[in-house]
Amino acid sequence: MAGPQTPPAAATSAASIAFRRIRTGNAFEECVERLLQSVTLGLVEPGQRLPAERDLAARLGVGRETLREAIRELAAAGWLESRRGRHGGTFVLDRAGTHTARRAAPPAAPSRAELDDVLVLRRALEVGAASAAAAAEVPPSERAALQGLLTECRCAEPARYRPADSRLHLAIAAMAGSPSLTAAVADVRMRVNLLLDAIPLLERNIAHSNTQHAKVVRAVVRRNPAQAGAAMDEHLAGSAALLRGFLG
Amino acid sequence: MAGPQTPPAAATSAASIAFRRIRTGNAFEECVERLLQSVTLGLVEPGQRLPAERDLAARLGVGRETLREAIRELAAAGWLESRRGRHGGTFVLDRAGTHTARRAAPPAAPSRAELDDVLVLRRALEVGAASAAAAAEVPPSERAALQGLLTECRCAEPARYRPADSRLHLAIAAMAGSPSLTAAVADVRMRVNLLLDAIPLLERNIAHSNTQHAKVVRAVVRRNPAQAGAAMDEHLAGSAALLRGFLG
DNA sequence: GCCCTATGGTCTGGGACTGGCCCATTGAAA
DNA sequence: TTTCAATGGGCCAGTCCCAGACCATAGGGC
Repeated sequence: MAGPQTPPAAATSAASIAFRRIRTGNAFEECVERLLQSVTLGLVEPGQRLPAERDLAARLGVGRETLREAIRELAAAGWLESRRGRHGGTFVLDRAGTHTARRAAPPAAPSRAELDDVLVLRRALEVGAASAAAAAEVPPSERAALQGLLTECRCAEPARYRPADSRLHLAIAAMAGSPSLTAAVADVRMRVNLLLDAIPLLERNIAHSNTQHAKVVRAVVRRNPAQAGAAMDEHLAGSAALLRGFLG
Repeated sequence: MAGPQTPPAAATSAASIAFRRIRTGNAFEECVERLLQSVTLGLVEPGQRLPAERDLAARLGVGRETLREAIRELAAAGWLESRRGRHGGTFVLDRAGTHTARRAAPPAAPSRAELDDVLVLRRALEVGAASAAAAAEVPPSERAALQGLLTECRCAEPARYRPADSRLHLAIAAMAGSPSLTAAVADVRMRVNLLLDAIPLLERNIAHSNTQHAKVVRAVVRRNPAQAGAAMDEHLAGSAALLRGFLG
C-alpha cells in the first residue's frame, strides 16, 4: 500500500493527536451519558430532583427536546421518573437502574489499551488534584467537610459504596479550585467505574480503600501537598492493580 | 424570587459539575480551533500538507462541507492554502497567521478565574505526564528522540519558539502511553498559549525554560519519575508566575 | 372553590450538519 | 500525447437539533 513516493502529509504521530475526533457522539447520547454520570457518581442522590427541563437543557447547552429524549430513555431503563404539576420534576429513582442490569450489555472486556489509557490518565489527574487541593486556599469549613464524606464512605452499604467513593474523590478534586480539572476527574471516574462494574466488589478491598481515603483526607486537611499526592497515588495504585489483575 | 420552600433540587456544588455544558460550540468552530491547534502547537509545520479533506473530515468526525468551511476561514486568515490537482492538498503557509494579528481580537484580559483554572489543570496534567513518561516502557530510541526536540527548542528563532516548546511537551506527554492524557495536554496547552500570546516573550525567559527543559528530559531519559515530575513542576511554576505577574 | 404558578408534554419551523454525488484541476505515469 | 488517479470545488436531499410557542397537570395561596 501507499505508493512509492507518498507525499509526507503531517507526521504520523502528530496526526493522531491533532486530528482526533471532535464530536464523540450525538447530542442525545451525550445527554444520556451525562445524566447517568450524575447518578452513578453520586452527584444527585436517589429521591432527589433534577433541575427543571428548560433549566437543565440550557445548562447542558442542548435543546429541550433532545434532553427529554434522553430522560425518556433513562426513565424506560428505570433510572429516572418524571412527574407533572406544580411540584413536579424529574426524580432519581431509589433502586435506580436495577431493571436493565445497569448497563444493558456487560462492558465486553475492555482492551488492554483502554485500560492503560484510562488508568494513566486517572493517576495524573487525581494525584495532581489531591496535591493541588492540599495547597489550595479554601475556607477551613470546606476542608472539614471532607471528613463527613469520608464517614459516608465508611458507613455506606456495599451497593451504595461506589457513589460515595466518587463523591469523596470529586470533592477533593473540586477543592483544587479548577473547574476544568474537576470536570476531567468526573469524566475519568465515569470511565473507571465502567471498568469496575466488570469486577467483583470485595469487602476487604473496601476496607483497604477506606484506610487509604483517610490518609489522603488527613494530608489534605493538614495542607501537605506532597503527602496528599503520595497517599492518592498509593490509593490509585491499589485500585489499578486490582483492575489489571482481573481484566489485564 | 424562589418561593419560601424551594424544593431542594440537586445540591448546588454538584450541579455545576454534573450539569456543565455538553457542546462547547458548533462543529465548524471546533474544526477551526482544532486546525489552528495543529499549527500553533507545531504538530504540522509550515509548508507541510494536511490530510486530504475526505480523510481529515472522517478523522475529525465531521462532515466534509463543515471542514471545508473551516479551511476557508483559516485560508482567508492567512494560515492555510488549498491547491487542487494531482499532488494538491491543503498546506500550512510559511508566515502563517500574520495577516490578521494571529487572533483577530486580543484575548481581552482573561479573568483571574480562567487563569487559575487553566494553570492548576496544566500543572496536574503535565506533572503527571512527565512522571508517567519516565516510568513508561518505551523503546530507548523514542526516549532519545526527546533530545532532538530539545535541540530544536534551543535553536528555534523566537518567532518559532512556542511551537517547538509545545512539541517537546507533547512528545513527553505522548510517551506516557495514554492517548486521552496526550489529548488533554494538547488542549490545555492551547489554552495556555492563548494566554501567553498576551504577554511579551523575553529572551531570558526562553533561556531559563531551556535549562528547565533539559532537566525534565534528563530525568525522563534516566527513567526517574519523581525527578521528572519535580523538574516539570518547577518549569511550570516559572511559567505560571510569569503569567500571574502580567495578567493576575 | 378559584386562580396562579411551576412544572412536564407536544408541536412546528428553520438552521446546522452530514453523506453522497459529480465536476474541475493538476501532474505523473503509460 | 494521452490517460488516469488524487485532490479540491460545488451542489443537494435528508437528518439531526434547536428555539419558541402553546397545552396539560398538579398543587398552593387567596
